[in-house]
Amino acid sequence: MMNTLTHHLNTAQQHAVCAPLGNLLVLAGAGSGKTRVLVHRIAWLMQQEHASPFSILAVTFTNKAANEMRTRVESLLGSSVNAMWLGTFHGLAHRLLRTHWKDAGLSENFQILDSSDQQRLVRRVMRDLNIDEERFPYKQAQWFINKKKDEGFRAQHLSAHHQPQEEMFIRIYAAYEEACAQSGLVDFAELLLRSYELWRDHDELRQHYRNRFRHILVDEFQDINGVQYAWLRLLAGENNFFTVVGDDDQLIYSWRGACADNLHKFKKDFPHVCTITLEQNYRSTSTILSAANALIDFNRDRFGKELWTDGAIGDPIRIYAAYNEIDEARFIASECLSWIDQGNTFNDVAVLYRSNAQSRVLEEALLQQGIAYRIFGGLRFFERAEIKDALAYLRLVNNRFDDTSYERIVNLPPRGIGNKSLETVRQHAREKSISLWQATHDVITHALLPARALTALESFLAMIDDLDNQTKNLALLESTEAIVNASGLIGHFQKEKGETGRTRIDNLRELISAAGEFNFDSVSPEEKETLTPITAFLSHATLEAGEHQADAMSNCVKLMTIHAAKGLEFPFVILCGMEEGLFPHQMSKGDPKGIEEERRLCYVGMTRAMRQLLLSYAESRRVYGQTHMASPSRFIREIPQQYLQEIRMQSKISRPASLAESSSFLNQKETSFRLGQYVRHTSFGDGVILDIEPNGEKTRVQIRFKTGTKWLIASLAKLESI
DNA sequence: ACCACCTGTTATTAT
DNA sequence: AACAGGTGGT
Repeated sequence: MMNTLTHHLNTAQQHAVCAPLGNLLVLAGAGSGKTRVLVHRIAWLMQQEHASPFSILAVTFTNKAANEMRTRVESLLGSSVNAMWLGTFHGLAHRLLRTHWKDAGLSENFQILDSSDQQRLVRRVMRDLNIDEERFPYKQAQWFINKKKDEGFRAQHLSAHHQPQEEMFIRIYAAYEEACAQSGLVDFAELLLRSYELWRDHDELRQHYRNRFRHILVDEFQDINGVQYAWLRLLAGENNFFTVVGDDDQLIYSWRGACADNLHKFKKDFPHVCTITLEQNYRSTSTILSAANALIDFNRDRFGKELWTDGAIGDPIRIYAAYNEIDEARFIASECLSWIDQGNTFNDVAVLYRSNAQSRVLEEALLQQGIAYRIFGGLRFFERAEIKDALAYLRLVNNRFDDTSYERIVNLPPRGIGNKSLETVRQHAREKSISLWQATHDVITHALLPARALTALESFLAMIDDLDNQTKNLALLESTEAIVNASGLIGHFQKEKGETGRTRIDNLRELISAAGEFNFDSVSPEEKETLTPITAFLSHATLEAGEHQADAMSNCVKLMTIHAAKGLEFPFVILCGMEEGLFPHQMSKGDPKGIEEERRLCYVGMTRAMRQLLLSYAESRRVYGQTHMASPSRFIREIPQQYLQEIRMQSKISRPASLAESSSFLNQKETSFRLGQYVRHTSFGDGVILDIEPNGEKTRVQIRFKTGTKWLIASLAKLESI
């Protein structure tokens, strides 16, 4: 069936958009019009199948993607679709829990913990349990808890199988759960797990939402984790129709529990799945696309999909070998300027990197050249310490049981409540199993501390209570302002020397105006019934930590991690830091699965580029304040030379002769070995190649055997391919 | 109790 | 290099 909605789509896209009601899996390669298909599918359902927006649930991963989808659907339909549930997994789970907080076993004004809040709390819990932090790093405990939650496990479900390490982590998990419950706190993973359990355990509720959401659409399906999958499955019934869109080659969140298997499982678990593959790429030049295809072909176990384009060949992918990271940044800045000279805009340029720490040097170079830029991700507005301090006041006023917020601000600014006093309060709270707030009251009534400390505690309690009374009937802007002013934070930061104090105060003022700008009206009518403006604002702050600043400035170069760039496209992409140990990251080396994920990440980065792609690496780089030498990323080597072009040194920096010699890796002879290849060694047995260091006759290969990982000289090792 | 200073640790990737 | 936590002086 053709109509105006679909006439500008290609055949495969049309099939996906107009597929009859049923379960639909769209395997959509990079740049093949994935979002377009989703948006049109929604419009199609409404126009042709007369689906009410009320019956549609559309899930994405990032707030950015959700906003874009809403905008595009609305412009396609020419009307607003407020009744449609469209958002991130976390956002929708949050909405669900606010509505059904009682059934979910939460307190009415529960607050959301971000990862640094969570870290503090895990730490506090561990201290309460007197756990040796040397043997059990709190970071690992936090990681353990989140991993288990992502898989759908509660502490009570877990057994350690006689492993002392595991046993301890389970104990911490259990204690952490208890602390969260007592303080009315919910972390990111908990949002998902809790809403899954809500539907699982309440038949009427599940049935209600099943009846309501007949059409469920999921973006980036390859990146969903165990709980998210289970959550979606609960909605699957006779009359529910799923459209899921994904690309196994773009799976980059397996460290968060995502698993390509979900794409396979979808076909098995959901009845009569119709699969459509989108392979025509509309984004990149054929050079960029062919290079990316060649790269991703190094991965095993792919669904197998070959993207093609009938677009222009375009320019070769350029490679710049920088002397160090400063040289690299300077070159990138000069590239931005010459891009402008060719009549383009800064807006077209994206500089992508593997880890946030790389942004600093880039920033300095761009600043020096006077190039407007914007960093996405990294430390975001609502994650700044001073903002979280102020928000902790708001949260405590809002919910006295929030121990995390209490701990944060009870003596900030210093008001004479020291560690000794606090320890008494903590211990009392622990013994009686009550919140720190209640414990403080007890400590005062029973006079368990010297008079001076009691007075300090008393005035702290009084201040919070007063603020509550004063702001009860005020609008969000006024109450935020009153709370920030009364907190004494501004005076505290004024004492801080240097520029930091000023910036912090500016940020606090910005927080007040953010509260003023926060549009409670944009909150869906359903949510308005269950949320107060202040709770809505606090949740917004945690769930969308500073997304709003993203679209603010338009004409500037964009800096972000490759993860953050997923789903976006830019005419000119610069992928920097293409070095072994950085990309692929050290943490992922040594595990073929890890390397494959890094390779997919590289694939995602490359396929963001429309017209121009530049790769750069530095031969030496400072890491933890120490200079390290690095060799170019294996991913550069995996791209066929025909698509590449090395850029000559332009910089005035004199480079050591030895480095100049070795820099032209493109001239190095290819070895006959491939990463991931399985080989047999006469004495070590069978193994898999993890790494290759090309060096002519002395080329070394790293191989993981059953007995361990070894570096061998390829020409001497007598390796047999198997 | 508070502040300044010192020391050891530490960074994938993100909702 | 940056930061958090601990130590010692006030």
